[in-house]
Amino acid sequence: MIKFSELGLSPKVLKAVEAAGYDTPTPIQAGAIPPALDGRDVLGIAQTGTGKTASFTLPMITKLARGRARARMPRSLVLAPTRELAAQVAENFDTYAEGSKLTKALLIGGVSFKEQEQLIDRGVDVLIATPGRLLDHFERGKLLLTGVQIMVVDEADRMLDMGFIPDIERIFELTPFTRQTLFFSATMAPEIERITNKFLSNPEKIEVERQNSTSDTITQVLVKHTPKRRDMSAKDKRAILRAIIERDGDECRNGIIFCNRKVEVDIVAKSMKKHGLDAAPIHGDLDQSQRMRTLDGFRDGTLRFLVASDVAARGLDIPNVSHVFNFDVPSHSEDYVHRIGRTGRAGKTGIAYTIAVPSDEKYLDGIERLIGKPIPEGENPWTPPGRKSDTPAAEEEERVPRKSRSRSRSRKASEETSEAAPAEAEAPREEARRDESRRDEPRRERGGRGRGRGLDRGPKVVGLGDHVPGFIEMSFEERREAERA
DNA sequence: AAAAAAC
Repeated sequence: MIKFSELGLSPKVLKAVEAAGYDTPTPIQAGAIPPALDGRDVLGIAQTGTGKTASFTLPMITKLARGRARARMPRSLVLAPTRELAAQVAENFDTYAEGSKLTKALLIGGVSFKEQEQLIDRGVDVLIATPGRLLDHFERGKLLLTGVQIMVVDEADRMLDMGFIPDIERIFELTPFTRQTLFFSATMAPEIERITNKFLSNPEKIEVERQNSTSDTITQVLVKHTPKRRDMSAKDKRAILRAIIERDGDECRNGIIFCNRKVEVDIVAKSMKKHGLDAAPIHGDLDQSQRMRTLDGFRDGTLRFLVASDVAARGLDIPNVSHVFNFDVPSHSEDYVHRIGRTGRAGKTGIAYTIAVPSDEKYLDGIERLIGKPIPEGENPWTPPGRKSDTPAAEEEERVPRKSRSRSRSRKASEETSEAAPAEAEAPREEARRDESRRDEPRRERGGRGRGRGLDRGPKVVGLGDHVPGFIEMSFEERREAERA
């Protein structure tokens, strides 16, 4: 088997790699490092978690050891789609450029320009950036890209998804055509193909095993739930989430909970905290310093649960995540692979729960088609409370009596009416709305709640009311049939 | 349908 020492890296870099505890390169590293050191363009088709980052940082550090940066003219450039990924690449340079006197600057949005400008002014060997902030600096005339010898595009397919391709093209045009280009993408979409044909010259193509399959170190579990009413699914899912966490006990050392929407991330994080779980949200609407703090806390173990949007789905390297929860089934099936790939890393084992309601069925189909196997169904540890709960004030909505989830499929809507909604009936969407409206209000919780009830609740429920349309009541199988029809 | 990224 090939060793790092055989790839042609400088002794200093090798020492740093060794110090980090590595001696055998991953396939993408073994494939990309030698041609990169030779000055060739590299086209790497690889997912995150394949050791991709080191496959460009190590040869870059080796090559940049000679020469010195001039003011405002970085010698190399790394572009990443999200701020966190850019920061992670920067950390990677710190790890492996130890003792190499390499200067770098991280140009990402959400933080002040000033510090970034000062670094650029002094001259940097490596510039690591998200496209928006990079162009912003450029437009302010603070930055020249004509000295770029090596340019890296990381996660190009995600850049495509995020609409960054025009920016990337523009940045390419600002750098000298004599530059060396290292280009990484998980897939070769037509648009990606076009870009690589245009900007890479005779690249060495390295393709590592496509990871649309999921790692064996991850145990996948599907937890299905059919809510009594569709508008209760979010609340039910929060209860299911807590029940799983409680059941798994110490085995659930920590976890990432993925939601599809930012508001849901906030709601779930808040609800978990309310129930005494150590959780914090991360998504793109939170300010950057908070995002960093939260992520750092989760990395160093001071935060147990990270509630995240897909900003944290890809690429983030957090070792030792024991649990991943798909609070929402991702609608893009690739995201499923990325999300659960946050656990079971570096040979460790992990468990990935996916909580699904009947309307997720079509997405589940897509996911199972992609990963080529069904997600094994596990037991739903949560039983809807049938009596008054003994937790005061905690989640009052859950004290509502519920009928059993087993029911006959031919039940009529009229029968529902008598049974479903007693006087203290459910206020649908209540919690979400409260969280939303309170965001900017200093109002005390009690006051807000009381007001909400006065308006929205009453002996008679507004809107759907007691009537539940038949399709909402359908089970997974029934639903599947209905959709086929 | 949403998330991410520039002020």
